[in-house]
Amino acid sequence: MPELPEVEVVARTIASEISGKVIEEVEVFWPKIVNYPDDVEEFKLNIKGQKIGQIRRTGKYLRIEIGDHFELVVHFRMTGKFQRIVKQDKNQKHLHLFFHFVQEEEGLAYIDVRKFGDIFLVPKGEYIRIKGLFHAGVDPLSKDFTFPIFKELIRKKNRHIKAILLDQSMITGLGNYICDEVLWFEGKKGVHPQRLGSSLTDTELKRIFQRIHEVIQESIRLGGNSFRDFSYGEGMKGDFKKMLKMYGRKGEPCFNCGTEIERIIVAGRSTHYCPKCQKNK
DNA sequence: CGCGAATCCTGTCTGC
DNA sequence: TGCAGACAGGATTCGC
Repeated sequence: MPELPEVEVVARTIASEISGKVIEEVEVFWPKIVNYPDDVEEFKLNIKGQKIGQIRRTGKYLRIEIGDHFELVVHFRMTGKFQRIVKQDKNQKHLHLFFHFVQEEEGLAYIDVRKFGDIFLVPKGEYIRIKGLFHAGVDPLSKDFTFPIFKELIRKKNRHIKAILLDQSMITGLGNYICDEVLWFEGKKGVHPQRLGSSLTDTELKRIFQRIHEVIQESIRLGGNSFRDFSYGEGMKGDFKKMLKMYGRKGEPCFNCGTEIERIIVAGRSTHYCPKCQKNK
């Protein structure tokens, strides 16, 4: 599931690969992926013949400049990804959009097994139609993500810390695996995912804040190493999996104390924690 | 304000 | 072995 680091890797990768290319046309095979505009023909028409500009990321959203006036905004949700494929492979499974480039055999494919992804074409910088982006909180890689702001956000909430971290209108980009990872600290007592934000100490908040940076940087580094076979938006393989200390390790020993990791549901999401290191006081 | 449930999808896992 | 049903999961919407 693409979270901030995966989308960041995709942004960096396709920036070097498709920036400056001219889109001859875009084919849409599953119109529901196109969230805005409502009219898919309008979507196609506004993209046709346009040049790809800068590629950026906000939270889990990928933003691609299209010509002088538009921006293509992509959210991969669970299983969405971009892949460079040649026109001949267009009939492959789960392909929902295909961008043709002028005088090139290889295009850009949007592939999404579960079809949860969303693609928007909006006037540059106008995000009112994209609720999650319009209401996006602070991005962990922006200079606005400081400890005082983080502390303020968490402390004023009487909600489970995991629910706060997952709330994209507070901090944007953290998903399920990152949240489980940042509440566990190497060699120290961690934070139970159901602790209330208002109950956390300065020390605990500082450690979570630091872990957010650590986990994101490490994920980007590993994602950056593994996009060779070009599965944009997929980071759950190889070295990446070895990095995970908690996520998906139900019943396996905690790396601090050897206690079996438990799996519970918090904020409606599967949540992994160590019952000994991360006590719910 | 905050929580739980339903929604959208399909590959994979579980149980008989 | 094969099939049916349960399940996962990001974000939004709705009801309490």
